[in-house]
Amino acid sequence: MPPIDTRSRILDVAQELIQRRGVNGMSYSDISEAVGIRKASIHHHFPTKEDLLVALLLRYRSEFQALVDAIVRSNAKPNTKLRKFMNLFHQTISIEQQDKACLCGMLASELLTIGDEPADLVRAFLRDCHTTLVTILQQGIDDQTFCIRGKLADCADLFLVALEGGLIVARADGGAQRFTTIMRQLELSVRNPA
Amino acid sequence: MPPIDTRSRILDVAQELIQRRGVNGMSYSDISEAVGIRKASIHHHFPTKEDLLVALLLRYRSEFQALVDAIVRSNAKPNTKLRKFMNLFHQTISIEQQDKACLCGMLASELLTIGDEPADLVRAFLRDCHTTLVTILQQGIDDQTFCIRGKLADCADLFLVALEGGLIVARADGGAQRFTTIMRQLELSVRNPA
DNA sequence: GTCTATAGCGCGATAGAC
DNA sequence: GTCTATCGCGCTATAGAC
Repeated sequence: MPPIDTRSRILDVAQELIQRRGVNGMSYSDISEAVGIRKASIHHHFPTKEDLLVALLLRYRSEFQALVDAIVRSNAKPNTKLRKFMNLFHQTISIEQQDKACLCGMLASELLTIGDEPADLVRAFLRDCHTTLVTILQQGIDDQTFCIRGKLADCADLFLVALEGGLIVARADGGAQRFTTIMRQLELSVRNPA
Repeated sequence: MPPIDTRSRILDVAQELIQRRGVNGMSYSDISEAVGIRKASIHHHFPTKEDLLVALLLRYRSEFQALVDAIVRSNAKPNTKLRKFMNLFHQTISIEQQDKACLCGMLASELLTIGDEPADLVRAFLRDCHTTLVTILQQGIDDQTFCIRGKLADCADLFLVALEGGLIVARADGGAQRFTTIMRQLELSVRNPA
Protein backbone atom coordinates (compact mmCIF):
# COMPACT_ATOMS: atom_id res chain seq x y z
CA MET A 1 0.00 0.00 0.00
CA PRO A 2 1.47 3.34 -1.03
CA PRO A 3 1.03 6.17 1.48
CA ILE A 4 -2.22 8.00 0.87
CA ASP A 5 -1.66 11.51 -0.38
CA THR A 6 -2.64 14.46 1.79
CA ARG A 7 -5.45 15.59 -0.46
CA SER A 8 -7.17 12.22 -0.16
CA ARG A 9 -6.65 12.09 3.60
CA ILE A 10 -8.31 15.50 3.91
CA LEU A 11 -11.27 14.27 1.90
CA ASP A 12 -11.47 11.07 3.95
CA VAL A 13 -11.58 12.97 7.22
CA ALA A 14 -13.99 15.62 5.94
CA GLN A 15 -16.35 12.94 4.68
CA GLU A 16 -16.35 11.11 7.98
CA LEU A 17 -16.97 14.30 9.93
CA ILE A 18 -19.85 15.33 7.69
CA GLN A 19 -21.43 11.87 7.83
CA ARG A 20 -21.36 12.05 11.62
CA ARG A 21 -21.91 15.71 12.46
CA GLY A 22 -23.20 17.42 9.31
CA VAL A 23 -21.48 20.07 7.19
CA ASN A 24 -22.10 22.91 9.60
CA GLY A 25 -20.95 20.80 12.53
CA MET A 26 -17.57 20.35 10.88
CA SER A 27 -14.71 22.84 10.49
CA TYR A 28 -11.29 23.16 8.93
CA SER A 29 -10.00 23.06 12.47
CA ASP A 30 -11.53 19.60 13.02
CA ILE A 31 -10.00 18.32 9.80
CA SER A 32 -6.67 19.85 10.69
CA GLU A 33 -6.58 18.02 14.01
CA ALA A 34 -7.51 14.64 12.54
CA VAL A 35 -5.14 14.81 9.57
CA GLY A 36 -2.28 16.29 11.55
CA ILE A 37 -1.55 19.33 9.45
CA ARG A 38 -2.38 23.03 9.93
CA LYS A 39 -5.54 24.70 8.74
CA ALA A 40 -3.59 26.78 6.21
CA SER A 41 -2.40 23.60 4.51
CA ILE A 42 -5.97 22.48 4.04
CA HIS A 43 -6.78 25.82 2.42
CA HIS A 44 -3.87 25.16 0.06
CA HIS A 45 -5.61 22.04 -1.23
CA PHE A 46 -9.17 23.36 -0.98
CA PRO A 47 -9.25 27.19 -0.92
CA THR A 48 -12.86 27.39 0.25
CA LYS A 49 -15.21 25.04 2.03
CA GLU A 50 -17.38 24.91 -1.07
CA ASP A 51 -14.36 23.77 -3.10
CA LEU A 52 -13.84 20.98 -0.61
CA LEU A 53 -17.49 19.94 -0.80
CA VAL A 54 -17.45 19.84 -4.59
CA ALA A 55 -14.33 17.68 -4.64
CA LEU A 56 -15.79 15.42 -1.98
CA LEU A 57 -19.07 14.98 -3.81
CA LEU A 58 -17.40 14.27 -7.15
CA ARG A 59 -15.27 11.58 -5.54
CA TYR A 60 -18.16 10.13 -3.54
CA ARG A 61 -20.43 9.96 -6.54
CA SER A 62 -17.91 8.26 -8.78
CA GLU A 63 -16.77 5.78 -6.14
CA PHE A 64 -20.37 4.95 -5.33
CA GLN A 65 -21.25 4.58 -8.98
CA ALA A 66 -18.36 2.18 -9.50
CA LEU A 67 -19.65 -0.04 -6.69
CA VAL A 68 -23.16 0.18 -8.07
CA ASP A 69 -22.08 -0.68 -11.59
CA ALA A 70 -20.30 -3.78 -10.35
CA ILE A 71 -23.51 -4.87 -8.68
CA VAL A 72 -25.87 -4.08 -11.54
CA ARG A 73 -23.65 -5.66 -14.20
CA SER A 74 -23.02 -8.83 -12.20
CA ASN A 75 -24.76 -12.10 -12.92
CA ALA A 76 -26.41 -12.19 -9.51
CA LYS A 77 -30.15 -12.59 -9.16
CA PRO A 78 -32.18 -9.38 -8.84
CA ASN A 79 -32.95 -9.95 -5.15
CA THR A 80 -29.23 -10.38 -4.50
CA LYS A 81 -28.46 -7.21 -6.44
CA LEU A 82 -31.09 -5.36 -4.44
CA ARG A 83 -29.65 -6.64 -1.20
CA LYS A 84 -26.14 -5.70 -2.25
CA PHE A 85 -27.24 -2.22 -3.24
CA MET A 86 -28.95 -1.68 0.09
CA ASN A 87 -25.88 -3.03 1.84
CA LEU A 88 -23.91 -0.08 0.45
CA PHE A 89 -26.09 2.05 2.73
CA HIS A 90 -25.97 -0.43 5.58
CA GLN A 91 -22.19 -0.34 5.57
CA THR A 92 -22.16 3.31 6.58
CA ILE A 93 -24.09 2.65 9.77
CA SER A 94 -22.63 -0.74 10.70
CA ILE A 95 -20.42 -1.15 13.73
CA GLU A 96 -17.09 -0.94 11.95
CA GLN A 97 -18.18 2.31 10.35
CA GLN A 98 -19.39 3.76 13.62
CA ASP A 99 -22.77 5.20 12.87
CA LYS A 100 -22.30 7.36 9.84
CA ALA A 101 -25.21 8.42 7.65
CA CYS A 102 -25.13 8.73 3.87
CA LEU A 103 -23.02 11.74 2.87
CA CYS A 104 -25.72 12.99 0.53
CA GLY A 105 -28.48 12.40 3.04
CA MET A 106 -26.65 14.62 5.50
CA LEU A 107 -25.99 17.25 2.86
CA ALA A 108 -29.57 17.11 1.61
CA SER A 109 -30.84 18.11 5.04
CA GLU A 110 -28.49 21.10 5.10
CA LEU A 111 -28.91 21.80 1.39
CA LEU A 112 -29.76 25.50 1.78
CA THR A 113 -26.42 26.20 3.43
CA ILE A 114 -23.93 24.46 1.15
CA GLY A 115 -23.98 26.56 -2.03
CA ASP A 116 -25.39 25.91 -5.49
CA GLU A 117 -22.73 23.67 -6.99
CA PRO A 118 -22.59 21.19 -4.09
CA ALA A 119 -26.39 21.21 -3.95
CA ASP A 120 -26.59 20.23 -7.61
CA LEU A 121 -24.18 17.35 -6.99
CA VAL A 122 -26.29 16.11 -4.08
CA ARG A 123 -29.35 16.09 -6.32
CA ALA A 124 -27.39 14.27 -9.01
CA PHE A 125 -26.37 11.56 -6.54
CA LEU A 126 -29.95 11.07 -5.41
CA ARG A 127 -31.06 10.76 -9.02
CA ASP A 128 -28.31 8.21 -9.70
CA CYS A 129 -29.60 6.13 -6.81
CA HIS A 130 -33.16 6.33 -8.04
CA THR A 131 -32.09 5.27 -11.52
CA THR A 132 -30.20 2.30 -10.11
CA LEU A 133 -33.17 1.18 -8.05
CA VAL A 134 -35.43 1.38 -11.09
CA THR A 135 -32.98 -0.76 -13.04
CA ILE A 136 -32.66 -3.43 -10.38
CA LEU A 137 -36.38 -3.58 -9.63
CA GLN A 138 -37.15 -3.85 -13.34
CA GLN A 139 -34.80 -6.83 -13.66
CA GLY A 140 -36.66 -8.53 -10.83
CA ILE A 141 -40.01 -7.82 -12.40
CA ASP A 142 -38.80 -9.24 -15.69
CA ASP A 143 -37.79 -12.56 -14.17
CA GLN A 144 -40.75 -12.54 -11.74
CA THR A 145 -38.60 -12.38 -8.63
CA PHE A 146 -40.33 -9.14 -7.70
CA CYS A 147 -43.93 -8.10 -7.74
CA ILE A 148 -44.54 -4.43 -7.13
CA ARG A 149 -47.64 -2.37 -6.49
CA GLY A 150 -48.08 0.94 -8.26
CA LYS A 151 -45.58 2.52 -10.61
CA LEU A 152 -42.01 1.29 -10.80
CA ALA A 153 -40.60 4.81 -10.38
CA ASP A 154 -42.69 5.39 -7.25
CA CYS A 155 -41.66 2.09 -5.76
CA ALA A 156 -38.00 2.92 -6.36
CA ASP A 157 -38.51 6.31 -4.78
CA LEU A 158 -39.94 4.74 -1.65
CA PHE A 159 -36.80 2.59 -1.43
CA LEU A 160 -34.59 5.64 -1.81
CA VAL A 161 -36.25 7.79 0.84
CA ALA A 162 -36.54 4.85 3.23
CA LEU A 163 -32.83 4.13 2.86
CA GLU A 164 -31.84 7.77 3.39
CA GLY A 165 -34.34 8.33 6.19
CA GLY A 166 -33.53 4.93 7.65
CA LEU A 167 -29.88 5.88 8.10
CA ILE A 168 -30.73 9.15 9.80
CA VAL A 169 -33.38 7.68 12.08
CA ALA A 170 -31.55 4.43 12.90
CA ARG A 171 -28.40 6.38 13.65
CA ALA A 172 -30.38 8.35 16.23
CA ASP A 173 -32.05 5.30 17.74
CA GLY A 174 -31.71 1.59 17.06
CA GLY A 175 -28.49 1.51 15.09
CA ALA A 176 -27.40 -0.97 12.46
CA GLN A 177 -29.85 -3.61 13.65
CA ARG A 178 -32.80 -1.31 13.09
CA PHE A 179 -31.51 -0.47 9.62
CA THR A 180 -31.28 -4.17 8.80
CA THR A 181 -34.91 -4.56 9.75
CA ILE A 182 -35.86 -1.67 7.47
CA MET A 183 -33.98 -3.34 4.61
CA ARG A 184 -35.84 -6.60 5.22
CA GLN A 185 -39.17 -4.80 5.25
CA LEU A 186 -38.33 -3.13 1.93
CA GLU A 187 -37.40 -6.49 0.40
CA LEU A 188 -40.66 -7.92 1.65
CA SER A 189 -42.61 -5.14 -0.03
CA VAL A 190 -41.50 -6.27 -3.49
CA ARG A 191 -41.21 -10.01 -2.99
CA ASN A 192 -43.33 -12.04 -5.37
CA PRO A 193 -45.75 -14.02 -3.16
CA ALA A 194 -46.22 -16.65 -5.86
CA MET B 1 -56.14 37.43 18.26
CA PRO B 2 -54.00 38.54 21.19
CA PRO B 3 -50.44 39.54 20.32
CA ILE B 4 -48.13 36.55 20.53
CA ASP B 5 -45.66 36.83 23.39
CA THR B 6 -41.99 37.26 22.61
CA ARG B 7 -40.97 33.87 23.92
CA SER B 8 -43.34 32.15 21.49
CA ARG B 9 -42.23 34.30 18.60
CA ILE B 10 -38.62 33.35 19.29
CA LEU B 11 -39.56 29.68 19.27
CA ASP B 12 -41.58 30.10 16.07
CA VAL B 13 -38.68 31.71 14.25
CA ALA B 14 -36.11 29.28 15.61
CA GLN B 15 -38.22 26.32 14.55
CA GLU B 16 -38.64 27.65 11.04
CA LEU B 17 -34.93 28.33 10.69
CA ILE B 18 -33.99 24.87 11.91
CA GLN B 19 -36.52 23.18 9.64
CA ARG B 20 -35.00 25.01 6.68
CA ARG B 21 -31.29 25.28 7.48
CA GLY B 22 -30.56 22.87 10.32
CA VAL B 23 -29.48 23.70 13.89
CA ASN B 24 -25.92 24.56 13.01
CA GLY B 25 -27.06 26.68 10.10
CA MET B 26 -29.07 28.87 12.46
CA SER B 27 -27.84 31.46 14.96
CA TYR B 28 -29.15 33.81 17.64
CA SER B 29 -28.34 36.57 15.18
CA ASP B 30 -30.73 35.10 12.60
CA ILE B 31 -33.49 34.84 15.20
CA SER B 32 -32.78 38.36 16.39
CA GLU B 33 -33.22 39.76 12.91
CA ALA B 34 -36.47 37.92 12.21
CA VAL B 35 -38.08 38.65 15.57
CA GLY B 36 -36.92 42.25 15.70
CA ILE B 37 -35.19 42.24 19.07
CA ARG B 38 -31.53 42.12 20.06
CA LYS B 39 -29.54 38.96 20.60
CA ALA B 40 -29.20 39.72 24.31
CA SER B 41 -32.97 39.67 24.69
CA ILE B 42 -33.10 36.18 23.25
CA HIS B 43 -30.50 35.07 25.78
CA HIS B 44 -32.79 36.49 28.47
CA HIS B 45 -35.51 34.02 27.44
CA PHE B 46 -33.21 31.14 26.53
CA PRO B 47 -29.77 31.48 28.18
CA THR B 48 -28.11 28.86 26.00
CA LYS B 49 -28.85 27.37 22.62
CA GLU B 50 -29.46 24.02 24.29
CA ASP B 51 -32.10 25.63 26.53
CA LEU B 52 -33.81 26.96 23.43
CA LEU B 53 -33.71 23.54 21.77
CA VAL B 54 -35.20 21.82 24.79
CA ALA B 55 -38.05 24.34 25.00
CA LEU B 56 -38.63 24.03 21.28
CA LEU B 57 -38.73 20.25 21.36
CA LEU B 58 -41.06 20.11 24.34
CA ARG B 59 -43.48 22.44 22.59
CA TYR B 60 -43.17 20.66 19.23
CA ARG B 61 -43.75 17.28 20.76
CA SER B 62 -46.83 18.28 22.73
CA GLU B 63 -48.38 20.24 19.87
CA PHE B 64 -47.76 17.35 17.50
CA GLN B 65 -49.15 14.85 19.98
CA ALA B 66 -52.32 16.93 20.37
CA LEU B 67 -52.88 16.84 16.60
CA VAL B 68 -52.14 13.12 16.53
CA ASP B 69 -54.51 12.37 19.40
CA ALA B 70 -57.32 14.19 17.63
CA ILE B 71 -56.73 12.01 14.58
CA VAL B 72 -56.38 8.70 16.39
CA ARG B 73 -59.40 9.26 18.64
CA SER B 74 -61.67 10.42 15.82
CA ASN B 75 -64.30 8.19 14.26
CA ALA B 76 -62.65 8.31 10.86
CA LYS B 77 -61.76 5.13 9.03
CA PRO B 78 -58.21 3.81 9.47
CA ASN B 79 -57.15 4.76 5.96
CA THR B 80 -58.39 8.29 6.59
CA LYS B 81 -56.51 8.42 9.88
CA LEU B 82 -53.38 7.23 8.16
CA ARG B 83 -53.74 9.84 5.46
CA LYS B 84 -54.33 12.56 8.03
CA PHE B 85 -51.29 11.50 10.02
CA MET B 86 -49.09 11.55 6.94
CA ASN B 87 -50.57 14.95 6.04
CA LEU B 88 -49.03 16.35 9.22
CA PHE B 89 -45.69 15.69 7.56
CA HIS B 90 -46.85 16.84 4.16
CA GLN B 91 -47.91 20.19 5.59
CA THR B 92 -44.32 21.05 6.46
CA ILE B 93 -43.16 20.75 2.87
CA SER B 94 -46.25 22.08 1.10
CA ILE B 95 -46.15 25.38 -0.75
CA GLU B 96 -47.63 27.53 2.01
CA GLN B 97 -45.02 26.20 4.40
CA GLN B 98 -42.19 26.79 1.97
CA ASP B 99 -40.19 23.62 2.02
CA LYS B 100 -39.52 22.86 5.63
CA ALA B 101 -38.52 19.39 6.81
CA CYS B 102 -39.64 17.76 10.05
CA LEU B 103 -37.98 19.49 13.01
CA CYS B 104 -36.93 16.17 14.48
CA GLY B 105 -35.73 14.80 11.17
CA MET B 106 -33.40 17.78 10.87
CA LEU B 107 -32.25 17.44 14.46
CA ALA B 108 -31.77 13.69 14.08
CA SER B 109 -29.26 14.24 11.30
CA GLU B 110 -27.29 16.67 13.49
CA LEU B 111 -27.90 14.65 16.65
CA LEU B 112 -24.26 14.47 17.73
CA THR B 113 -24.01 18.25 17.93
CA ILE B 114 -27.12 19.22 19.90
CA GLY B 115 -26.42 17.93 23.42
CA ASP B 116 -27.83 15.04 25.41
CA GLU B 117 -31.14 16.46 26.56
CA PRO B 118 -32.31 17.66 23.13
CA ALA B 119 -31.12 14.37 21.63
CA ASP B 120 -33.27 12.42 24.08
CA LEU B 121 -36.29 14.53 23.14
CA VAL B 122 -35.70 13.87 19.44
CA ARG B 123 -35.64 10.15 20.12
CA ALA B 124 -38.80 10.45 22.19
CA PHE B 125 -40.58 12.20 19.33
CA LEU B 126 -39.56 9.51 16.87
CA ARG B 127 -40.82 6.83 19.24
CA ASP B 128 -44.12 8.68 19.64
CA CYS B 129 -44.53 8.65 15.87
CA HIS B 130 -43.76 4.97 15.66
CA THR B 131 -46.29 4.20 18.38
CA THR B 132 -48.94 6.22 16.57
CA LEU B 133 -48.30 4.42 13.31
CA VAL B 134 -48.56 1.05 15.03
CA THR B 135 -51.89 2.08 16.52
CA ILE B 136 -53.39 3.31 13.27
CA LEU B 137 -52.15 0.36 11.23
CA GLN B 138 -53.50 -2.06 13.83
CA GLN B 139 -56.93 -0.45 13.60
CA GLY B 140 -56.86 -0.96 9.84
CA ILE B 141 -55.82 -4.56 10.21
CA ASP B 142 -58.64 -5.17 12.68
CA ASP B 143 -61.31 -3.92 10.30
CA GLN B 144 -59.54 -5.41 7.26
CA THR B 145 -58.89 -2.07 5.59
CA PHE B 146 -55.18 -2.83 5.68
CA CYS B 147 -53.21 -5.93 4.88
CA ILE B 148 -49.57 -5.79 5.84
CA ARG B 149 -46.61 -8.02 5.14
CA GLY B 150 -44.19 -8.85 7.93
CA LYS B 151 -44.39 -7.56 11.46
CA LEU B 152 -46.60 -4.63 12.35
CA ALA B 153 -43.77 -2.82 14.14
CA ASP B 154 -41.48 -3.18 11.11
CA CYS B 155 -44.17 -1.94 8.76
CA ALA B 156 -44.73 1.11 10.98
CA ASP B 157 -40.99 1.73 11.04
CA LEU B 158 -40.83 1.75 7.27
CA PHE B 159 -43.57 4.39 7.26
CA LEU B 160 -41.66 6.49 9.77
CA VAL B 161 -38.31 6.47 8.00
CA ALA B 162 -39.94 7.00 4.62
CA LEU B 163 -41.80 10.05 5.95
CA GLU B 164 -38.69 11.52 7.54
CA GLY B 165 -36.43 10.66 4.62
CA GLY B 166 -39.14 11.69 2.18
CA LEU B 167 -39.22 15.21 3.58
CA ILE B 168 -35.46 15.58 3.39
CA VAL B 169 -35.13 14.14 -0.10
CA ALA B 170 -38.24 15.78 -1.58
CA ARG B 171 -37.17 19.12 -0.14
CA ALA B 172 -33.92 18.75 -2.05
CA ASP B 173 -35.55 17.65 -5.28
CA GLY B 174 -39.17 17.27 -6.32
CA GLY B 175 -40.91 19.18 -3.57
CA ALA B 176 -44.41 18.67 -2.18
CA GLN B 177 -45.57 16.78 -5.25
CA ARG B 178 -42.88 14.16 -4.83
CA PHE B 179 -43.78 13.80 -1.16
CA THR B 180 -47.42 13.24 -2.09
CA THR B 181 -46.35 10.42 -4.38
CA ILE B 182 -44.36 8.85 -1.56
CA MET B 183 -47.42 9.01 0.67
CA ARG B 184 -49.53 7.31 -1.99
CA GLN B 185 -46.94 4.58 -2.40
CA LEU B 186 -46.94 3.98 1.35
CA GLU B 187 -50.73 3.74 1.39
CA LEU B 188 -50.59 1.29 -1.46
CA SER B 189 -48.17 -0.92 0.46
CA VAL B 190 -50.76 -1.63 3.16
CA ARG B 191 -53.97 -1.55 1.14
CA ASN B 192 -55.99 -4.73 1.36
CA PRO B 193 -56.23 -6.05 -2.21
CA ALA B 194 -59.41 -7.97 -1.37
C1' DG C 1 -37.87 42.65 29.47
C1' DT C 2 -35.23 45.10 26.39
C1' DC C 3 -31.34 47.57 25.44
C1' DT C 4 -25.91 48.78 24.48
C1' DA C 5 -21.59 47.09 24.79
C1' DT C 6 -18.30 43.72 24.93
C1' DA C 7 -15.90 39.58 26.29
C1' DG C 8 -13.95 35.40 24.51
C1' DC C 9 -13.73 32.18 21.27
C1' DG C 10 -13.85 29.63 16.83
C1' DC C 11 -14.59 30.17 12.25
C1' DG C 12 -13.05 30.63 7.12
C1' DA C 13 -9.60 32.64 4.75
C1' DT C 14 -5.00 35.07 3.50
C1' DA C 15 0.05 36.63 3.59
C1' DG C 16 4.45 35.38 3.45
C1' DA C 17 8.59 32.66 5.29
C1' DC C 18 10.79 28.21 4.64
C1' DG D 1 3.44 21.76 0.30
C1' DT D 2 3.61 22.94 4.90
C1' DC D 3 4.38 26.15 8.22
C1' DT D 4 3.54 30.59 11.60
C1' DA D 5 0.96 34.41 12.17
C1' DT D 6 -2.91 37.04 11.69
C1' DC D 7 -7.04 39.29 9.77
C1' DG D 8 -11.90 40.06 10.03
C1' DC D 9 -15.96 38.25 11.08
C1' DG D 10 -19.79 35.81 13.38
C1' DC D 11 -20.79 33.16 17.03
C1' DT D 12 -22.52 32.15 22.01
C1' DA D 13 -22.78 34.29 26.07
C1' DT D 14 -22.48 37.92 29.84
C1' DA D 15 -22.53 42.58 32.34
C1' DG D 16 -24.94 46.30 33.51
C1' DA D 17 -27.86 50.55 32.30
C1' DC D 18 -32.67 51.79 31.54
